[in-house]
Amino acid sequence: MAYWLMKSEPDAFSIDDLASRPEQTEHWDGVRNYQARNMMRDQMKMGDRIFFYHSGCKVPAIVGVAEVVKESYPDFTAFDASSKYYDPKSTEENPRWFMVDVKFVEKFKRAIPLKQLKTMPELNELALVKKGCRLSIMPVADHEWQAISKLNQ
DNA sequence: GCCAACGTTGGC
DNA sequence: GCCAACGTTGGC
Repeated sequence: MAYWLMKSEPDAFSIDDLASRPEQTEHWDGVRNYQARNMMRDQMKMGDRIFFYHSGCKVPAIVGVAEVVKESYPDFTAFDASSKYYDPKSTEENPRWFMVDVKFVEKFKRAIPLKQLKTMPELNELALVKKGCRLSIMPVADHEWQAISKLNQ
């Protein structure tokens, strides 16, 4: 089983939104970055665990955990001309963008702010804390997952 | 709201 | 295939 971190702007889609969805499950649409797409399409597997991260907000933070419940399939919002994620270069015959379904697992009692993550030597190699990291989906190493999970006790 | 960092686009 | 211009991300 692998570990991941996925960013979302809480104004657009927060962990509370995920928790209140039917089956507490939602498709992760709108990824329009090739690196992030490749990870979703090629590497994310059923049961993989995901840190849910809130970005672009007052206190950027890891706020909880989700899991992969459906492996990659075409992101249909790319086919929809009325969607803000519409991409005419992605077609049903030859889809360019993919998504997975994720299910709510838990919300942390206390969110773990980016500021705190940056102080942890165990996380020096985590892409999230590196300068200028704009990846919206990134792998999390086992030891990084454990170190962060410990803060939720 | 600012701005640095980065990805993408497109001219050459 | 290089690189300048541009758009976007995301922390602050």
